[in-house]
Amino acid sequence: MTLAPKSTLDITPAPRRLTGADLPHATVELARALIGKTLVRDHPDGRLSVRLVETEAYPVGDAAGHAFIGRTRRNASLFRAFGCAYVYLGYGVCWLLNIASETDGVGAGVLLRAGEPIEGVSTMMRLRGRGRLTELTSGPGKLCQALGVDQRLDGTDFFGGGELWLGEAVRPAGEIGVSARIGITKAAEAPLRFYERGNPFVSGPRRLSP
DNA sequence: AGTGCGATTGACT
DNA sequence: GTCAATCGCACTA
Repeated sequence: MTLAPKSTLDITPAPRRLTGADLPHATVELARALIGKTLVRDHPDGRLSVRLVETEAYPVGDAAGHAFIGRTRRNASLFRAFGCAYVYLGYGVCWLLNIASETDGVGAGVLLRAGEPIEGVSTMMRLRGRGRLTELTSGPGKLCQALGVDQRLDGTDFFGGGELWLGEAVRPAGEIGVSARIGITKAAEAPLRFYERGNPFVSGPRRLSP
């Protein structure tokens, strides 16, 4: 006997896992290339995934980057191999997720700032304590809370077959906008924020992302 | 041991 | 639009 799928969510095909070879090994290019790709968290309560719509690059030598002061205990993951997750607590309030973007020993990363919910929406709503779709993952702290990402995932490998990984795009990226990064004071003018134009899940007031 | 400071968010005027 | 919450980390002494 064949079981009928309970809902469309049950027949959502799992995206192919990306490997390091699928992405550019350079910080700024990686930040741009990640727009449209799938970010997946295999959570104890089920698969949670989003389509990335906003990133920021923190390249080598960037005064705004956490790696700028040199390797410390907190930022060690940024100095690990391409694909290492760097998770830290921002403002003592929320977790923020990055991916190390250069070779082992070099400190740089891409901050994953926002996504468009794809799988596990009801679980994300519970983890966020919010029911509005556009409030689930439209900011770096919100994204981590919705995906259940915290410091336990710091140092894990996006390409190592773990519970936090990147998948191919479920839909190609649209037009990509570029702007200054949000919430920083040093190197504040550098155009290193990338987002999908017109996407309602991009963080902040809409005027920031024309 | 003490100090200052964020790659933010959500509540409130 | 404004603003407080909150805490680990880096730095100074």
